[in-house]
Amino acid sequence: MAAHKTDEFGKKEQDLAAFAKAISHPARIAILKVLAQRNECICGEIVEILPLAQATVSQHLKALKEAGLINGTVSGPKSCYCINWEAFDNFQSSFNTLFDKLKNSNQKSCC
Amino acid sequence: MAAHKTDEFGKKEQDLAAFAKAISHPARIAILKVLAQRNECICGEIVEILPLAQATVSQHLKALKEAGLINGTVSGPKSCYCINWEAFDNFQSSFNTLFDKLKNSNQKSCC
DNA sequence: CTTGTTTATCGTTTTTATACGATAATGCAA
DNA sequence: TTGCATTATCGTATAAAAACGATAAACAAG
Repeated sequence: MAAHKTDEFGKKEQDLAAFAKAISHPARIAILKVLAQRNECICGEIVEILPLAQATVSQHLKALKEAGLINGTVSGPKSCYCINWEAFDNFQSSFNTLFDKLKNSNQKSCC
Repeated sequence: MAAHKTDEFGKKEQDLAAFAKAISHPARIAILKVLAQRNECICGEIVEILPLAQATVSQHLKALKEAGLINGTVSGPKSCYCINWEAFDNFQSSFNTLFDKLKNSNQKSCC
């Protein structure tokens, strides 16, 4: 009975929802904070900081990468991640566009 | 094997993640748009608009209500929903605070 | 070449989300 | 009171997310 009927919504709604889902887990927010602090992109240091197993952290990194929020390259045996600032700005402005559009109405809470 | 270890992260991360999760589904974004357009709070009209069953829409409305993004009151046999603008502003500023804090670093993408 | 380090992926388990039909509950109208 | 419309909840099924151990792959160093 087909869970997930997301196809039947507009592309904007889908993109925004996907973005939101990418940051809908505290671990992924924490990862973004770490990556933003240390501009020299980190890899296994994230595993040290987060209270999660290495495999789990790798999974979250993959999710963030697939959402386009971070870049990742392999450098030798290590992996180097960093924030994709361009996508990040798009992300933020998409959110604010949505919020502002919603607020264009008269903002009368009837209940 | 305990899925969900969210307790081990900071409260801010958790709150933000919860907010993001609330809008991480296109149906819920669509609901917010409908509610913002029609300031006279709607109820079953949302069911007409969305390509989802009544029970599913009710579930999404419940999720948005529990996240604090909308208010809901029963008026007779019908239910009246509308956006909680105060919570919505908090939501938006939380997001922008996070984004701006992240962008305080030098924004050098190393990979 | 072998060893050790680092990280991604696989397989699995548990939990949560999504979706819907059916039903219950609520109150309006006749 | 009886019926009708509206909506929330229950039960259930399927899919996705979250977490981890184990393993494989890639490479540096010896």
